[in-house]
Amino acid sequence: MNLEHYFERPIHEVARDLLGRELVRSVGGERLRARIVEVEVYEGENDAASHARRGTPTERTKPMFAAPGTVYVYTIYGMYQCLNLRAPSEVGPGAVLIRACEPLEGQAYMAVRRSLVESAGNYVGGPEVDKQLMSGPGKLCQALSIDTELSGTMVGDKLQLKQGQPVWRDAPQRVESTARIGLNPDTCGPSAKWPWRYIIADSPWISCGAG
DNA sequence: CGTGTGATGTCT
DNA sequence: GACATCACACGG
Repeated sequence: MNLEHYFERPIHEVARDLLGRELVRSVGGERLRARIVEVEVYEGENDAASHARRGTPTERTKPMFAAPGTVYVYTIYGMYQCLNLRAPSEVGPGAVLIRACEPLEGQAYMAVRRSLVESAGNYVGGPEVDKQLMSGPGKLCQALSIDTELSGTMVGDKLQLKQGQPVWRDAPQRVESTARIGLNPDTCGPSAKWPWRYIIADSPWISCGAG
């Protein structure tokens, strides 16, 4: 997939376009592949829920201000990582949080990374287990072995993006938008209600109890 | 099923 | 102290 200009578009357009695309990661000779089914947009000073809400970068958040296509990984609640892809917003900074994926390849290794099985040989497939692999931003980072060392790298370097099935182009009626997950209305104000979460609505792989 | 809580990095 | 999370314990 030609990534040269892919992320150089308004961030909400990029977010919708990412649905159905595929993330590919190779670690330790394992090939891990997953389809993006749920994303959220975070912008800048207009967006009280964004790490970039102060309008100036910090050491952690500078990928949100960097070149389109930069990977931004941060630690949440001290224990989990969240994967974001930088795309430009009207106010400058911005990133698309990848919230859930459908596992396509390497599920046995994902299950090991998620501590759902002790070894890949013990993995037995099936929806019960597979839905636990990537149905949340922290889970998918664990499954794909994504940590903050990837933050600041470019998409196409340590994490690949493949064409997959572009749902927004081919079946836009399958795309829905909702309020973003987990925001505190008291601290985020009106932005807590903005419909900046984009999902493949009929996918059983999205987070928050769907499917 | 639901609700509560503990783990704990980075920023305010 | 707040938080863009998750897993586990416990009660009905």
